[in-house]
Amino acid sequence: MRLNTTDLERLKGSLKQAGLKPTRQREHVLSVLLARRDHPTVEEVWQRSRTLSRGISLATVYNCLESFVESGLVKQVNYEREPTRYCPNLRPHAHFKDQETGRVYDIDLPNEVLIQLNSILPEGFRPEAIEISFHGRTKQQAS
Amino acid sequence: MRLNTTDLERLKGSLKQAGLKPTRQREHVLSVLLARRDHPTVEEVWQRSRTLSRGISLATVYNCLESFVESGLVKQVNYEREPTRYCPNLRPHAHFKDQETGRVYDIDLPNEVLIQLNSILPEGFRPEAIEISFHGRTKQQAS
DNA sequence: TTGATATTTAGAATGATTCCAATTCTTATG
DNA sequence: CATAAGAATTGGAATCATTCTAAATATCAA
Ligand SMILES: [Mn+2]
Ligand SMILES: [Mn+2]
Ligand SMILES: [Zn+2]
Ligand SMILES: [Zn+2]
Repeated sequence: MRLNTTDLERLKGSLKQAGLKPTRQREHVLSVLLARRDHPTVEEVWQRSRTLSRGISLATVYNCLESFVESGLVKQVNYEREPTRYCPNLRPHAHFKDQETGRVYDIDLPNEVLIQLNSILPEGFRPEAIEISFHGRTKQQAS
Repeated sequence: MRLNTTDLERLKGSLKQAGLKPTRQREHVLSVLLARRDHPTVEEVWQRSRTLSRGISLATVYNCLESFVESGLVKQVNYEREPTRYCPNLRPHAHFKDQETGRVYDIDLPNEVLIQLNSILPEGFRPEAIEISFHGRTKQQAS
């Protein structure tokens, strides 16, 4: 859970590269996201950040995550109108939500699938993003 | 916008078949959804229902739409955390949201695409539903 | 027709998120 | 290193889609 100096520097690099000032809170929130890639909600990120020495406010967790999304460091994941979840996986991927455990898994998207998906759009439709969400059950704790 | 007797009877049939009592309000809300398949929000369905003689409450619009969803007559469509939209198209289809106009279009899903999508899931993942949402721009008013 | 059950309704409550204004940081500059 | 301007953090208030409540109405099988 604690970052070594190398990881911390790399993380600061990510923030700077994204045009964000590397504050103590941002470093911590980002490290929380990278530590367990289980698509936590804001509330969950906040809980996991309580270990931070002087604490962190819920508003700041919202602000950090928002700035990460704007700068492309993380993506939001929504299921219906449940609290938004956050995902640091930048590869093209879909999500699968196990409706029994509530866990959300990453599903890698092969390029051929993306191509086939774009091919179903009528003439003149220019997609900028696509979101693919499964939900169902899973027999094993894969991925 | 007004239903003829034949349509009304068919609509009552749908409700009864779904195990729902065919009330004046449900008939009206469903007819509103079927009249313009443009994925209206609750608020929009409510506006379009003001023509109903004795009016209809917002709570009832929520209730009607919820009962339609539960009985499988309509589907919900969510984009981020915007107000939920409602769709009476029961064929397998994706959605495309034009970010300039806000309009949401239906995109038919060929069976081969569904099959390919299921094939990307790891062993043991049993999907019960899949949601596919594009957003971007569109050059023409197709669909 | 009538009673049991379901639906409708206005308004209150909820809860995730956003907004606000005051305080504290960060960092460029001298 | 000191300073100042802009950026980030913060607690609490505000927003707003949605859900809940409990009282009034409507539906329908018997
Ligand atoms: Mn977007
Ligand atoms: Mn579902
Ligand atoms: Zn993910
Ligand atoms: Zn649709």
